Amino acid sequence: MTARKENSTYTLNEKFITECDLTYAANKIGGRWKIVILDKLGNRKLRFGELKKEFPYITERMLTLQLRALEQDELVKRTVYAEIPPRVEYELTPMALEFLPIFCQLSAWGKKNKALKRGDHI
Amino acid sequence: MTARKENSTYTLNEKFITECDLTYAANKIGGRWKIVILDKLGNRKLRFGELKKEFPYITERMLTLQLRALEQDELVKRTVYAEIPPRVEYELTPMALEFLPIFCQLSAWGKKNKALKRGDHI
DNA sequence: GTCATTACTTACAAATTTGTATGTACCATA
DNA sequence: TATGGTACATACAAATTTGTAAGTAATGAC
Repeated sequence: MTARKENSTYTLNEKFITECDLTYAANKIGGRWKIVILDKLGNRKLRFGELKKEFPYITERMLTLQLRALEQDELVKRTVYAEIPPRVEYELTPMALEFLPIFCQLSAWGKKNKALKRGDHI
Repeated sequence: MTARKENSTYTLNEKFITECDLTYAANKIGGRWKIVILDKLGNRKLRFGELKKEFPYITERMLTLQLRALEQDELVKRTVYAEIPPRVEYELTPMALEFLPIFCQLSAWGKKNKALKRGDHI
C-alpha cells in the first residue's frame, strides 16, 4: 500500500476499471489463485493447511497473501481458534457465495472449449 | 515467448491452472483489458480506433497486445481491409460469444456489491 | 513537398505479481 | 534439551504485466 503516482496512466486506468461493474467484479477474483481458492471453499470450511494441500505447488506466502486479500474484500471469513498448534478456518461470505454459479458457468465454458482445442490438432 | 525454466514453481502452477476448467476459462479473460474488450465487442464489430476511444487511457500498445492475444486464443477475429489509411475490424468469435452471458452475471454481481460497499460507510 | 490519417511496431522502463529462503511463536512429547 | 506441528511473517529476487516515447508505411489533400 505504498503511495503511487496519482494520475499516472496506470492509476487512471485502474480507476476506470474499478468504476465499471464488470471489471470491478473481475478484479475481485483476478490473479492466479483467488478464483480457485474461492471455488475450493465453495462447499466447506477449510483450514489453512487443508487449502494448501489442494494446490500442490502453491507457496505458503502466496496462499497467505491471497487469503488476506480475499478477507479484505469480504469474500472470505477467517476464524482463528486459540489452540496450540494454531488452527485457522476459512469460509466464504454470502457475497462470495453469489460467485459460485458464475464459476460453474466459467468452468463449463472451460471444459467445452478446452476439449475443442484438443480436437484442433488431430 | 522466450524460454522459461521448466519445472520452476511458476511453471508448475501455471500448468496446474491450465488443466483446471475453471482457471483455463478465467485465464482467457484475465488481465486488465481482455474482459472489457470482449464485452465492448459483444454487440458489434469495431475498428481499432473505435475500440481505443472506448477506453480513455488505454495505450495503443496495450490495445494491440490484448487484441493479438485474443486473436491467438480464437476469441476475436481480425479483418484487415486493404485501404489507405488502413482499416481493421475486430469482432467476437462464436467461442467468445458464449462468454457474454457470464459477463452479464459478473456485471450484475459487481453492480450489486459495489453498491453495498458504498453503503458501508454511511 | 508537407501534413494528416490509421493501425500499428519497437526499444526501453516502471510497476505489479509471484516465488525463494529462512525465521517465529506456542506448547506437547520424547 | 531437542523435535514436531501449525500458521504464518519477512527480506529478497525473479518473472510478468503495463506504460512511455518515438517511429513506420501508404496515400490523398493541401
